[in-house]
Amino acid sequence: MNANSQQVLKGSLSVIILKLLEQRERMYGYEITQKVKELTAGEMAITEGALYPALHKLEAEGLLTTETEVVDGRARKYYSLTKTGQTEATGRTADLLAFMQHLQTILNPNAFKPAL
Amino acid sequence: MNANSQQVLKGSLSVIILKLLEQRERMYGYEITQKVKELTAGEMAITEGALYPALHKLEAEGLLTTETEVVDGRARKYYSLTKTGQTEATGRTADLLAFMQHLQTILNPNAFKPAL
DNA sequence: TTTAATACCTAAAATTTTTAGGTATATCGA
DNA sequence: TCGATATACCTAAAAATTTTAGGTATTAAA
Repeated sequence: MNANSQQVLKGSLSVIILKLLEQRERMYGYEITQKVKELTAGEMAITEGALYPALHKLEAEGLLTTETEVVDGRARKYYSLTKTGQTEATGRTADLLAFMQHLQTILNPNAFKPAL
Repeated sequence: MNANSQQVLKGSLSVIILKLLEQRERMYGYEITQKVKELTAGEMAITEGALYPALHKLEAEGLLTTETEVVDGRARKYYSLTKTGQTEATGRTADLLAFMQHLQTILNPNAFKPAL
C-alpha cells in the first residue's frame, strides 16, 4: 500500500500547491515538500523533480509570483498566489474534489448516496 | 468545474477498470465507457484513446484475459480479471483510496479527523 | 570531517493521456 | 433509402506530467 500512495496522483500536484498557498500567503519549494510530508504523516511525498517544474509552470501561467530571500546563508524562493492564482485555486480545487467524488462512486459502489 | 472533472485523473484509469471488473465478471471496452458515464451521471468520461491502450497493457501484464464474441454482427472483446488481476484490483484500489484520503487532508485542512 | 539537512535546479526517460484520426456494422429518423 | 447516430474496435503523433538521476551550494550535527 506504500508503493503507490507514496506518490502524487498525476495531475493533482498543481492543485496541491495552489491550495497550500491559499492558506499561507507564501511558501518556498522545500517547505512545500516538508508540509506535505507533515500533513500526511510521512505517507505521501512529492519529489523535487516534479515540484520545481510545476512551480515554474504556475509562475509562467501567471498564477504565482516569487520573491527571493536569503535565510541563514541559503537562498529561499518564496511563492505567493496572484489574483488570478486565487481564482484558479478555488476553481481547480472544486474540479479535483468533484472528480474525487466520482471516483469514490466508482470505487465504492455500495456506498450510501444521500439525495440532493 | 466541468473542464477538468470531465476527464479521468491520470493514473486512476487502470484502477477504475480493475474495480469495475471485480464486480462484474466480464465487460467489453465500449461497455466500460458507458458504465462510467452512467455511474457519474454523465459528468465523467473516459476516452477510447486512453481506454484501449490501458486494457491492452493490463492484459499484457497478465491481469486481464479476453474472449471475443460477435453480438448483432459486431465483435465484442470481453475482459475478465485473472487470479493475479483480482489480487491487484484489491491492492491498487486500497492504494488509490489511501492516496485520496491524503489528498483530502491537504485540500481540506479544517476537516475533522477522527482518532485511529 | 564527513554526513545529513536545507535549498535550489535541470534533463533524459518513462508513463499516461489527449487529440485526431481510421474501420465496420446496426439502428433510427426523415 | 439515405444519412446520421450509436455501437464497437483500433492506432499513432503529440502533449503533459512524473520519475529517475543527477548537479550545486550552505549549514548543522555526529
